[in-house]
Amino acid sequence: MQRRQESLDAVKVRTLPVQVAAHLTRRIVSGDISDGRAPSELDISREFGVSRVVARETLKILASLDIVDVAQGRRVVVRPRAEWDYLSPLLIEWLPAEIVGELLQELHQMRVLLEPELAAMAAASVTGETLDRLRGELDRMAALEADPDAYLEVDHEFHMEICRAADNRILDRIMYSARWLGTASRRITNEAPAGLCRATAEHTEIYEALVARDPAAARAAMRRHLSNNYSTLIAEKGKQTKRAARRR
Amino acid sequence: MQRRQESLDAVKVRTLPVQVAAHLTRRIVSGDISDGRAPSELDISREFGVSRVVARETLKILASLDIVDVAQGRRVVVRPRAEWDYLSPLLIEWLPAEIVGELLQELHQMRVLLEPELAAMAAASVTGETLDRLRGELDRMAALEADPDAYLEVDHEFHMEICRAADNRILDRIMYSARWLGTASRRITNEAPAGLCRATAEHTEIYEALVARDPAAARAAMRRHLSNNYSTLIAEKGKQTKRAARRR
DNA sequence: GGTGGGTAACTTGTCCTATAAGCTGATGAC
DNA sequence: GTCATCAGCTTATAGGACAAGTTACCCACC
Repeated sequence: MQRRQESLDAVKVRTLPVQVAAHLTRRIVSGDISDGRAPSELDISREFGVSRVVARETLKILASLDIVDVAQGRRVVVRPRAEWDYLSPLLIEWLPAEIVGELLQELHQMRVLLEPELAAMAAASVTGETLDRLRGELDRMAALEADPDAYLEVDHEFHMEICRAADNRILDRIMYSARWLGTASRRITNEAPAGLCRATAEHTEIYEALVARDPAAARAAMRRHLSNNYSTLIAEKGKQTKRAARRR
Repeated sequence: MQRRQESLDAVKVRTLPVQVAAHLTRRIVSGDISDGRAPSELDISREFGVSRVVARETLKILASLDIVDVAQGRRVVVRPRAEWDYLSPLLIEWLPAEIVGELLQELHQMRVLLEPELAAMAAASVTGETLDRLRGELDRMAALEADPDAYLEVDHEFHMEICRAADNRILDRIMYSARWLGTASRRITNEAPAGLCRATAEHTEIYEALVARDPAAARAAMRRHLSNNYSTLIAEKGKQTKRAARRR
């Protein structure tokens, strides 16, 4: 499941309402639109030169992300940022790199809590079919180490496959909503993520623990993998910061 | 944060697109609408006697819940149920009781993984203000044991307060999306949840561990609380099933 | 007979113009 | 000072039109 072509979506031109929503969100984040003074349908329509239908759908999108509150008769109001839907890849895409960096760390914290247990649960009940698919993804990753974007996509699929084996729609959905991780970390580190080779080795360890149906080993392997992932991210961020500092 | 009046929302008449989306979702779940044969905007407009604007927003809602895929020029297609957004309270509300029952168990599993750690994190960094609010919620819960609906709302607020203390927007959002738990469990057990008195005692234990800033104790207290919660839910479900069986 | 291009039919995307329904705040009567 | 009323804003819904994209069929050509 969860196999939408994110790569295609990234290329495809978004619809007008999405573009306008992105623009407005950025303005809200930058402080350009003051709290509680969001534009109405007509305002949006006039300002962006779009029809009222488009303005309307724009507000619907912003409302669905809990960025604004919309109700008949009342003015649109901007909601506190703490309440926005940070699980939505759409919103993440519109946020500035610094906030995405923070969110990446918080996302990592969430994964550390969930994924080792998911791996353990999967080890207890994994099927041969799942193991076959995981094997295939391992091979594909090994072949894709030169293409980080494609690699990260298979990487995510590998983790999702394990999550699916735990047979829990809530957890599945949570992990699925973390699919912006790859794109976001590339946006932060701004270069090919290091250590893809090491990652493949770690994935293999997890896979072998699953083959052995050893929950404790799976949990430990996943924990190691996440911990290394995080160190790499932090290191990359550090390098980037240093480079930015040197440029100054 | 996350303080919308869910109780009011439940009373308020939903907009036309939401009503139509609920209807269509139920028909998809019941198998009335076969896979890959979802109605188009015009179909919806004709069948329900609504304008195309409403039909359009209906499809937008279904698409945002990952129930269908919508794209220009292509027919609307129903997505596999495993990919639907089960974190959305809206979708939960439209699903039949049996599926909600399953989801409740899966939600519980998620909470067991996250909440004890959240409590431990909170114990390490909790502020006096948060403790004051928790104290207030404890008092309110004690006073509301006769009104399960109001009680469950404060209950959720108590858990959210602890989650907030962990200062992680991703985890906060995940726990927030579990806000349908109260309503759903009432729908399943179909009566006043038992053991509200015991729940208050358990909440107090958690609170005291936070006051003592003792992560291990907080984790243990939360774990106990969740475990008891679950037993109650299962017991209630059992009673209900038995009653249904007796009626036959 | 198979291949290819082209077109017709259907879909969603966007625009325009109305009207209904709901909220807010100011005005004015009491 | 209090409360009802209403004007002026907002969103909700309706209907009709055209643009743009996709699919599938059909026909000409090889």
